Amino acid sequence: MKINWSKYTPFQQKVYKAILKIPKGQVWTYKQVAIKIGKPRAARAVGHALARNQDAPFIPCHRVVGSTGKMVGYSASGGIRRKLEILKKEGYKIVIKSR
DNA sequence: CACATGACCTAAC
DNA sequence: TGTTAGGCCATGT
Repeated sequence: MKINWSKYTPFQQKVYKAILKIPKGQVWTYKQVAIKIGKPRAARAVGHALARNQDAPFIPCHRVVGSTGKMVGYSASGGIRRKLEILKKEGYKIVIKSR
């Protein structure tokens, strides 16, 4: 599977590559990813990059969660619901605090 | 170039 | 513990 990085901005490429480095069963926070790309304060930009990503099924964006380990959004099919299912399948136990 | 929006984060009430 | 306010960064119009 190859991705047309041409339709993505350099920043998006950086973010996606960083996410692709996330080990299976492990989840990172937007801030962690932002730090990984060299911009600890660009957590928002990271979220934006993921929101604009068109290769959701290939990009493990479901491994990116909020600072509290809670998922905040998911543009792919199913939304948060799908994200939870994928994470559960990956072996990551999700702790639902607010039911 | 300036304004407005968004899958965020932190602090304070 | 839950909600509100402010700040930061990149993208699109």
